[in-house]
Formats: sequence, C-alpha cells, structure tokens
Amino acid sequence: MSESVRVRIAPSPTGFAHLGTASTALYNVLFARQKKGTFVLRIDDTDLERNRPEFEDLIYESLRWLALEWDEGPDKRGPYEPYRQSERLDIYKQEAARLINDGKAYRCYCTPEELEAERKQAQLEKRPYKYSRRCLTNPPEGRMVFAVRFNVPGGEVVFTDMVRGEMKFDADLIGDFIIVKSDGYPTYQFASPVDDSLMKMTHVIRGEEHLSNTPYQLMLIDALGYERPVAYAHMPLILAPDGAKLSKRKHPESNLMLFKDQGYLPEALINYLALLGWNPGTAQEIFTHDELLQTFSFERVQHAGARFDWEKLNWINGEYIRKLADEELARRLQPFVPNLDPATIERAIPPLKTRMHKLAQAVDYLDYLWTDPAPPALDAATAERVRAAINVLKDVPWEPEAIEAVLEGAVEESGVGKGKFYTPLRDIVTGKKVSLPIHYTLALLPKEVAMHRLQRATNPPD
RNA sequence: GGCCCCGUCGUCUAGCGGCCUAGGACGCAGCCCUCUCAAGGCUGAGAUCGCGGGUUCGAAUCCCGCCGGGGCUACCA
Repeated sequence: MSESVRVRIAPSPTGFAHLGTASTALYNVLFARQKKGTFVLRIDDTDLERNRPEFEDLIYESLRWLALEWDEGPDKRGPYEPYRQSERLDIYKQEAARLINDGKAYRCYCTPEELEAERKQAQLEKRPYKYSRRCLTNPPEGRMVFAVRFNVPGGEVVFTDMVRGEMKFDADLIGDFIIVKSDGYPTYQFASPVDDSLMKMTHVIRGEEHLSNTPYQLMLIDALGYERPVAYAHMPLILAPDGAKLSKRKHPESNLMLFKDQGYLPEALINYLALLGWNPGTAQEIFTHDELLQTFSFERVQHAGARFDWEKLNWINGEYIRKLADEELARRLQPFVPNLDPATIERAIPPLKTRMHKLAQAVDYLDYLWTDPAPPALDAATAERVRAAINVLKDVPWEPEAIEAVLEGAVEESGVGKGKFYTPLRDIVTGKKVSLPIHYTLALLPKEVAMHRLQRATNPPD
C-alpha cells in the first residue's frame, strides 16, 4: 500500500468565490473521501495587485456553505503550514536560489518593453515566440532589477491524466519562463508545483485551463528533485450560456454567494455541479452525497466544457425543495422571509412547497402577509360576490379546509365559476393575479386582517 | 501564429463496429388535473451524430484531412 492520497484546491483571493472553485473543490473532496485521503485548502495569493484579504473569507464561507470542508488550510493546523503562499515567500526564494546555484535558473534583467519588442519581432517574422535567453547568454551590465527565469531543459514531458489518459508534450516549444517576479513574488507556475511537492500532494485535480501548464510544472518538479504527483486530473471547464468560459469579470452570476442569496440549496447546487461534466452512465439525476461518493469516477468525466444551465439547476433545486421535510424547509426559509414568525411559515409550507424552484420565490407568494395592497375597484356584480364571501367567511373557523368548504358553497350560490369568484378575492387580499390557492391565501392572514381587506374593497371611501 | 483539449436534440448527456428507424434528463408544445400559479400524470415535437474522404459486409463509434469552439503560450492565477 502506497502513501495515502493528498489533494488540494488552491484558489486565489482575487474576487468573489467562483462557481469553478466549487466545482473543482467538489471533485477533490469526492476523490479524497473515496480514497480516505486528505483534502487541503491552500490560498494562492501571489498576485500582489489583485489580492484582498476579505476575498479569502468569501472562499471559506462559500465552501463551508456547500459543505466542502477541508482537512488542512490557513485557518486550521496541519503538518505543512503555512497554507497561504504569501507566508511562504522564504521557501520560494530559497528554492529559486537553489535552482540558480544549480544552473537551472538565471536572473533576467530584461524590461517589459524589451520583452514586448522581442515578442513583436517574432510575430512579425511569423515565428513562434520563445524568450531569446539573452540574459543567460549575454546579460546586460549595470542593471539592478531582475526576475528569475527557469532554464527550460526541453525534451518530452509525459504524465498521466486520470480523465484523458497519457498526455505527451514537446517541451522544446516552451521558452524559459519567469518563476520569480521582479517584486520578489513567485509566479503561479513556480509556487504551485513547489507547494504541491512540499505539501506532498499525490494527485492534482484542477480545471482544464491548467492542462497546458502541467509540463511547465513537471519540469520544475524534476529540476528541484521532487517526486512527481502520481497523476493529474483536468476537469472540463464550466461555460457560460454563450459558450465562453465562465469568468469572474464577464460573469458576475458565477458568484457563489449569489446562489445562496437566491435560495439555491447547497446540496442541490452540488448535485448539479457533479452532473456538469460527469455522469454515472445511468438515468439517475438526483444524488445524495453518499451516492455521489459511491458512483463518482474520473473515467466517466467529460472531456469537453459544459455550459451552465440555470433551467436545469432550477429543476434540481425544486426537486430538493420538494423532498425536504416541512420543518426543515421552514427553517431554511426563515432568512428569506424575516418578517414572518415561524408558525406562519410552517403553515405556508404545504401549499408553497411545490411552487418554488428557489427559496427567494417565497417572497413573491407571501409578501402580502406583511404589506397592505391597495384595494382594487370593483364593479357592482363583483362587489356583490365579495360580500357573499364575507358573509360565509364571517363565522368560519380560520382554517384552510373550513374556508375552502364555505367558499365552495358561496361559489355554488353565486352562479358563476370558481375562477370568476376567486380572482377578485385574490386581487383584494394579495394585490396579485397569482397566489397560493385562495383558501390558504386567506388562512395565512390573521382573520381580522383578511376580513378588513375584503370589507374595505366593498366599501370604497367616497 | 505555435502547442494542447474538445465537437451527438436548444442545453447537459447515453453510446466505446451490427442491439441506433440514435436512448435519457432539463427546457419546449398539447392534453388531463385545476380558482390563479405550481407540482403530478399522459402524449408529442426536437440530432441527416461539425464537414469531407477513407477502412469495413456494416461507422455516431476506427483512420486521415478540413472547419468550428475552448485553453495555454503573461513579471494573472
């Protein structure tokens, strides 16, 4: 038996917590738990320009909301601390120095302008660009500011991808890339493999955008004398409805906290995310966490990116809402209707349950309970029917069943259909054309309030 | 430009040479139920499997080319 599995996610705190982070985290958690391994959260905050500490908290909050808990991380103890890259700068400096000493990396004094010129020239000559290695072969004199470049050995880089099988890259096409920026911070391409190695990651599960980065990192791992991870897994990207990659900048709707705020259940989002890019090969669509653990495998993950489909998410979320026990649904609904007391929410659940695909919709059905809709104008015949309703409602026990019974009777008496009879009542009580069934609509309101609204509508102040 | 990944109904997908007159799910349409809106039940429309060549008795499934999409190629991650 080999060493136990260790995997990680390494989000960077450069904005809200992203849907893609949740997706990657899910696959990591699934794999870690299947293998009884360890799931690590590392914060890749080496982008001095864009990092903000509050974004780090958003990552914690979002991941915890989804119940994707990590075993080691910046806010926990662990054998490989610290788990925040900005606190590991000495390590990268030391490793970079080691590479320089070994002749495997070198200082580069080129300015951004000079590099840009090199690139332009290459483009002009229609030749694939690779850094000229000027600072390796003929470094300029008298400059102080430098970055560190990796002396790319070239050759063929081969590795195993659990999704796509054996991958082969020609590293001769890769130019010497920067591993330490002139501000002293490591680049992702450097810090990531260093930490993965030092933190003893056995598998690297991440988004497909990193597939082409893998040879860069593998060469570094080799040069540093580390052991390579046993395998990688590059997961299909989540695409926006228009087919473009879901990005933070272009797609603010990929903000995880927004899902929470709209009333998506975390377990439903997880279920949908699991199905995006993976399928069990059966017709099953709804999975408990345990079922996911049992059935998930990298052999069945998709190779192509998948568009995020809100309609399907809504359906799955509705399925989860309907499956929730009434008390549990009431509990989860509370934050969405803070004006209502728990008893009222609980009474609203039975008719409400089948009508929501996300919890925030409860507001549309229930806001008449804490607002006072303006009474509509009624013609004489309608007013007469409303009075008939008031009449039968007056002495009835204020329960949905009883209300329904007497109202049915009144409808019978009136000679018009239920639709014609109930629509004005609905309008008067809620101010809307859509509501819960009329007897529930009435029963949820205190009797005096309901009666007052009906009465007021039949006696307009003049 | 170079390298890499990918390409089946609108969307997510099943399919790994004959069981496919291409199956399922979401969405959509119709009907039933029904006081509105949902939920639920039933029925239906919807994919010449990106295109063109091969291989084969036989291809969505194998091979080649092309086209299309995405990713990487940054002193972003």
